[in-house]
Amino acid sequence: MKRIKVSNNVIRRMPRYLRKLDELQEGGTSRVSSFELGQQLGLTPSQIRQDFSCFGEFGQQGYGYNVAALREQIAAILGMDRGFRAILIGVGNIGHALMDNFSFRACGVELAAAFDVKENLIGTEFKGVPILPMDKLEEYLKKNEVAIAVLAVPKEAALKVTEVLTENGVEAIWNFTNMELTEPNSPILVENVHFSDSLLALSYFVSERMDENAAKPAQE
Amino acid sequence: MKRIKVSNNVIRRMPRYLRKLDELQEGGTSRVSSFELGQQLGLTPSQIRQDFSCFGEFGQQGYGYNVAALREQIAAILGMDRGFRAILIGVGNIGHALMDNFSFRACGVELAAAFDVKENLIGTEFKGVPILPMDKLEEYLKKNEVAIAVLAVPKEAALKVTEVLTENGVEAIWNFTNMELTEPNSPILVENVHFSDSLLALSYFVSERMDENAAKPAQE
DNA sequence: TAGATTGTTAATCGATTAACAATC
DNA sequence: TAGATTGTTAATCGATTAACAATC
Repeated sequence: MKRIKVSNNVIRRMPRYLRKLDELQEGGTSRVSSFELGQQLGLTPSQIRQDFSCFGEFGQQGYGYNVAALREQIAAILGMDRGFRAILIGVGNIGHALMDNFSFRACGVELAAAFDVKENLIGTEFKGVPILPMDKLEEYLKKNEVAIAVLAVPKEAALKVTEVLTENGVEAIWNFTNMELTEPNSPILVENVHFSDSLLALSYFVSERMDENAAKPAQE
Repeated sequence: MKRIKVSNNVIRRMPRYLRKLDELQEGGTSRVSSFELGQQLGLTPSQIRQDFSCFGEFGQQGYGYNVAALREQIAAILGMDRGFRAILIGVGNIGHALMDNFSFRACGVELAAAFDVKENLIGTEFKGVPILPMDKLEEYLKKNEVAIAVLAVPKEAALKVTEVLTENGVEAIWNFTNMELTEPNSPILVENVHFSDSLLALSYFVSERMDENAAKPAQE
């Protein structure tokens, strides 16, 4: 697979392509052109072909793309076939919601264990995932190679846990705390899920539209 | 406030500015220059000044920006002072996690009610927010002006609920379901929170880095 | 005042779109 | 084969960065 430098914009579109291809496949579509895909995603055919060409040649002239084959290529690009092991730190509301509703498997990620401090949770398991005591985290990391740590602890605990994760070779943190974890010289990758940023952007768009409507003279 | 067309990139940076300013304010900093802000956020001073200039003139030559004043300006830009009313549809894991952990108030949004079908939840309230029966949703919307609906129902129910929301004048949906709700000609705004897109992007970056490290000859 | 830093205009850079030869 | 659609090169567009006069 080609590995040229790919812009962030392209990478953020790849999961969208994947979702659309999954949907097409479910609907029984086996073939799709960049034109059709563009229509369904609100993108130009040019952009779609440019995006794919960052990684290789997945189509066929005069035919388009085979949905199943393209889907597998994109899955591979995103690392879904690498069997990354993840652990969840913090089985509070969000942590529990992720364990219950979110399919790590569908992203090609194996959720191997969860950690918490709450006595009543420790030793139990949920959907086959054991909940271990927080003070066994370091030991666990030394014994098991963990690619991704899902951080869903209270704000106060976030920095301490981040340190343990960083020191024990975890590659990346999927961060559900509201803390900014990114240290200037830290080697650990961080992907933030900032709910408030998302809601505030929406709030902006609502405000903007209301202002526009207010500015217009009343119709009819 | 100026309302020229502002690019999506700029809008997505505004909540980050807000968070950083809150942090500075908590730390007792009352004044900040675009240079300092840039350093802390990994942006150029130019970009920061350009971003702000989309909305007005908030600084002072030779001084910089007053942290508290700038914070308020940005809050206003994002619509945080408009008192938007929100309702939550679906008090499952994610819905419950949002009610418990997420501060709508901090985003200037009032969570006025929640809706669910589960008999044991209906009639109760959580942190002062009443949980009402789903079949009273339409009636509620006709009586109360709702700006934002937080959609956290199971996939199967998403489209039906979206229809009710759209028909009853809700401005926007904050979408936690994995469904793509955006109809081509729908007047309702949709902001998607796609956990899987976020995790897959992270998975890409981890893969990329592993490939890079594997390509390098072993050091030492 | 002199120094600092803004707001804004101009220059650069990168991303998107268009065009088209290659080819299934 | 003729028609369709890719992959890629060139053109355009928009976003970021640099520069600087204005001014606190």
